[in-house]
Amino acid sequence: MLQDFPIALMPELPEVETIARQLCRVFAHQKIVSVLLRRSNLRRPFPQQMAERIAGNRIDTIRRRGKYMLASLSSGETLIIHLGMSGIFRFVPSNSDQDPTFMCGPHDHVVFVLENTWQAIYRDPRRFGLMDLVPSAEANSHPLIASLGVEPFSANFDADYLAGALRDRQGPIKSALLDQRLIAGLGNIYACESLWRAGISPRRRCNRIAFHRIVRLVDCIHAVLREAIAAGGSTLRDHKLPDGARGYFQHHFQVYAQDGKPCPSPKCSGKITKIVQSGRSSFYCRLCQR
DNA sequence: ACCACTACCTGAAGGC
DNA sequence: TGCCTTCAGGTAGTGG
Repeated sequence: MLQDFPIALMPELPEVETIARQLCRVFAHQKIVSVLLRRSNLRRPFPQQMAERIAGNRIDTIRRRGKYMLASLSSGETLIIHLGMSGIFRFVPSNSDQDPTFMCGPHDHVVFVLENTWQAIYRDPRRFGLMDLVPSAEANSHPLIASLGVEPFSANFDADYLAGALRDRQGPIKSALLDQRLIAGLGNIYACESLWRAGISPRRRCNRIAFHRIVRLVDCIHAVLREAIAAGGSTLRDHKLPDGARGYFQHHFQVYAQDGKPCPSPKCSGKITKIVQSGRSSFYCRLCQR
């Protein structure tokens, strides 16, 4: 049972979007009967008093902002959730006769017991995830949220915006794409994939990219994210129950973690190379990414 | 202001 | 078989 749900995933925008939709399906308009904490902190403190403020409320909506999920509660407060590296929710049937933590493993930190016979268990082995509870009116000004840059699918994210953001930066484009203050939601995987599609080297200095290539990059970021969300969405449609048992996000990455393999571009004879930038792996083709 | 590096954390994978 | 090292990565903090 425990091995039936995905453990390893790296939640970037498409994954968080998919999980938010999935959570919304199960949580929406359900009363949260109780919240059980199995430890008092994730990346940040998760005090018992916060669990008690969540319990007894309905979740009205769950929206995504960058890699964060914002669940608005009927109490007028909003639960901010970040999945970090390894955060995942799974749903198990709730049995009122037994201890709600019966199904929990060693890294299952938070259990949301719902009115509708399900419980949502938050698991996060590496504990890079976090949750915080704030008045809904203050959610957008929460320090974690307020510092986020534009949403990739908002009208504000276009070539003019990106060109303006890159103009004053000397560092490599790859690091800029990971900067959540510029664009909210891109992570290492989709940054690599977007740059490959756009034919731009991850090492290229931000202020040395011609405008027409920035136009292309914006298009590629849109396409990569849209396809990834569609892949997650199709997984969602296959689910009869939101138990997470089916494979998640089975993407075929073109470059991410493909070092040593031939460049997938039919016109290119290069191979995928791995380099380290700002302490993070980048995968790219030296021949067709310039 | 910008940029790079490191700590945080644990499981998986590879080396010997 | 088993121990050890390395690596993965989002974010915050530090120091150049």
